[in-house]
Amino acid sequence: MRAESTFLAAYDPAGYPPVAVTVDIVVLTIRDGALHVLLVERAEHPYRGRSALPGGFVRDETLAEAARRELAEETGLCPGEAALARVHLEQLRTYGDPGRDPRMRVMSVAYLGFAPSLPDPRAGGDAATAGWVPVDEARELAFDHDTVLADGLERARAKLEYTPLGTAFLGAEFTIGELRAVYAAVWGEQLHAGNFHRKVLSVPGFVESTGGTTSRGGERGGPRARLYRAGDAALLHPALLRPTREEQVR
Amino acid sequence: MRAESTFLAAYDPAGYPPVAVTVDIVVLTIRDGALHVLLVERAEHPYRGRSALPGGFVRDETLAEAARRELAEETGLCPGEAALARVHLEQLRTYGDPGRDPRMRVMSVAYLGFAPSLPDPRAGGDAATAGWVPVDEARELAFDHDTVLADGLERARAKLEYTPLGTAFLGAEFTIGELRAVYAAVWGEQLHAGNFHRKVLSVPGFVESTGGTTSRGGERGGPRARLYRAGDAALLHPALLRPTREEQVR
DNA sequence: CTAATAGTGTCTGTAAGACACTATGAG
DNA sequence: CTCATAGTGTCTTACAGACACTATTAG
Repeated sequence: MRAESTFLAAYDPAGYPPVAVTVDIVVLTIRDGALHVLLVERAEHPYRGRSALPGGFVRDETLAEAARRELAEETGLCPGEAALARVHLEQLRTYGDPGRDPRMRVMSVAYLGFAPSLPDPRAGGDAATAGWVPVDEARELAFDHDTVLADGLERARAKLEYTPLGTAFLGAEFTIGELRAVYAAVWGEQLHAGNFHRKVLSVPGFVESTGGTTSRGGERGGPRARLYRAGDAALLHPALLRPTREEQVR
Repeated sequence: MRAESTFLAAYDPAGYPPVAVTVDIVVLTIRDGALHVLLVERAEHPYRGRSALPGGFVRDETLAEAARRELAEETGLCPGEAALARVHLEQLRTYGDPGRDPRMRVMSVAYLGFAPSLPDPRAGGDAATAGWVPVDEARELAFDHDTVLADGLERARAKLEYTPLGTAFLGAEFTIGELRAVYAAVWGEQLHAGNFHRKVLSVPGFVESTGGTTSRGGERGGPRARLYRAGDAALLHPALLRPTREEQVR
């Protein structure tokens, strides 16, 4: 019976090989219309010099707290900073295969984050070599982080379909055009401006009007756009489905 | 920089408080038209005598292997058995808040399983007190297992919408009516037989005909039903959405 | 026979996508 | 002026759900 071995092991942790628990975070943001991910460069072996997802050991805190603390450290943002609080963080998945870290058994609880535009992270914290990298260029990462990033990207693409979390990439006020740029960057496809506009406004609770408009038109002309903020919906109904992919069958 | 502390900790695990890693599994099945979950009774403190999700410590194996091994042990099915291989298992989420186990820091990687009808688990294994319990009656579980079960149920309900995994609750061959009963049990709602039938057949790759029919009609009459097996679709397109809930806004 | 179920036909409302069109404002 | 963008109108097609109906078989 499980309970028995649980009891024994609890008082004899040395009876099991040691396990370390870390959090690694896939933080995404939009820069220059392209999806970027926060990466750090490893200074020590293994994988010295390779890029990796930021992360670290879990202390006496919840997993979510550990993820947010790591995010603050790696971005150099102060824990009290408003920009940090606006980052959406959710648990992605846990990676714990033996051998994924050559030193010992390491369980990594991965978190996925959606961040509005943040400054370059060089300023503070202990992330001497952290930086935002376009996701297309984030390859050959340390450990199994290629897989973690791929899982995070797929989750992010799916989340935009049925939740309003696309707004987490933007400031408190935004235009429909900016929101469309988020979808285009995450999905990697252009979206029809007119249809997207009507669809977003037709989903109850997705966005609500602030009443204001941008102070001037777009860079290359056009009328001023109305401003919106995130609505109170937790889920989008109906959902904004990605342009049909036929690859659902294998 | 993270890499540095990672390096140090890796060679001094004693420098961190010990952490135990377990897998807990939420295995669901349909019995008598109702959704059931596999529970065990705890023989030792803490939570002695309370029901709990089956689970145990992770050994030198992948997390998925640990989950399948625990499932085999708790159900008393032999590892090579066909019924066991047909159980769909996927990672659900990791629970690791300090204090969730009063003895020490325990990270529990929860898995979610969809099982066809299995025999009562008393026969073998070390699960002396394991059994299938209707999910409505599974309350006040040990540790944070109420939350884990709730998360598993919500994931299961969502999975039936956009994946063909409802077929994992059935045998190799099944009727559309049996598949509808699965959806009704998991979603807790009656579904219109005619519309469900047409919809299932209209989704490419959801089910494929075997050409056969049941040997006799239903218990209370009716024609023989055609038999189907699971198709090759990994995702349902279009999805089978749950009857509209208005609670998506909060 | 009756009752229950399998499976089909048909209609209606909603939504997605294509496309056209007007209005606005930067350069 | 030119041109890009914001935002709206409209048409077609697809699908969800309601409902009606026929066919089949247990009891």
